[in-house]
Amino acid sequence: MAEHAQFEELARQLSAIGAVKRDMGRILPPACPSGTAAVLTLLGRHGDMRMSKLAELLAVDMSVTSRHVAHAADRGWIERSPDPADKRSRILRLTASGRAQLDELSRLTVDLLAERLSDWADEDVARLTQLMARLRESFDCRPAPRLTPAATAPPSATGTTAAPFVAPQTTRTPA
Amino acid sequence: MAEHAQFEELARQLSAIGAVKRDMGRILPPACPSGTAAVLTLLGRHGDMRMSKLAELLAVDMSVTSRHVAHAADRGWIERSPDPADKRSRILRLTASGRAQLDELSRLTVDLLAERLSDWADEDVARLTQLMARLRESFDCRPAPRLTPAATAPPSATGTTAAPFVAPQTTRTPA
DNA sequence: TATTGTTATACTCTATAACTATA
DNA sequence: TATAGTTATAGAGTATAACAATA
Repeated sequence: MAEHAQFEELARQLSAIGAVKRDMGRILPPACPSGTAAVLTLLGRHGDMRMSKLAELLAVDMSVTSRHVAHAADRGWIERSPDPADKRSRILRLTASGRAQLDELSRLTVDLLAERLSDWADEDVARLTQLMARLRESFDCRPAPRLTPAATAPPSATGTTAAPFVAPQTTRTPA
Repeated sequence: MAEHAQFEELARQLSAIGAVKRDMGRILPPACPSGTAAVLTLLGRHGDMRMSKLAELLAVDMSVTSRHVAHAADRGWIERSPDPADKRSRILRLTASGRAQLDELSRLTVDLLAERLSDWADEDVARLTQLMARLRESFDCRPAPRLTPAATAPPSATGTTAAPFVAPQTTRTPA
């Protein structure tokens, strides 16, 4: 467990990281703001999915997701087809045009990072990325405030060897 | 220099870190949103300063700074006194009430981080904080796109021994 | 009755531009 | 003429609540 001052400093850095995000946002095409870009990125990375799944990955309310998706669909980057299994749902899918837009986004952001981080060691980029991912995990998975009977009972061996303690329900969110 | 895929992943993490920031924002007092909290934090950390200096530390436009400061001043957390040296400027200063509010903010954020990051090693918290700080530095200091005559001429020795190459104008920003 | 998704409304943060008062 | 700061306006992101269609 870290000290008080360390957490204060981390909080400050979290607050200030917004400046970097704004810088990244400024290089995006006017028709594709950051919210839309995130939608395209996640669809490209995880493949077709429903609105609710995308909202979970984005870690925002579904109403927000709906607007970003509508924006992308209006521009022909996403196709919303009805889900045969559940007529309330819609399956989201990148179009060829959407894939092209995503490639362009990737080029822009990678170029910017490559320029700004030109003096960074490979290793440090990887470490920062990993630690940021872990930070998100630590925030998303809240360890169920109330104790369950199973949590106090001895580990009745389900076969997994790599789980030292109990792994509480995770309600994981982004990716 | 890192690879393409590594930069893509870092960009994704930067985009997704917003979820953590939103979580942090949700615990703030209704009267003190994140923008105001950042103002109080920087005044507490760096002491009295002018609007323009605060805007630089926040890395936002001064118009934005002005609104956050006005919000804090309206609540008695900040005092704006005229600068004797330049009547256009105003010196910002935390009041006792502002200090109390800042202490409360610190308590809230540190408690949240301590809970969420309870299983983090001290070392990892420090590493993440350092890398985020370095990321901001790498973004803020842009190495003057155009070459200056001085940059190509031999180092005509101004006395500094610790500057291996040219240190271009930095327009540094946050802190 | 519960869930999926959409839309309306409101709030926060930010940037640009116009304006004032000084320098 | 240029700079420090304020204010008005506009745009993006998000959350809550009300709503429609379906489970």
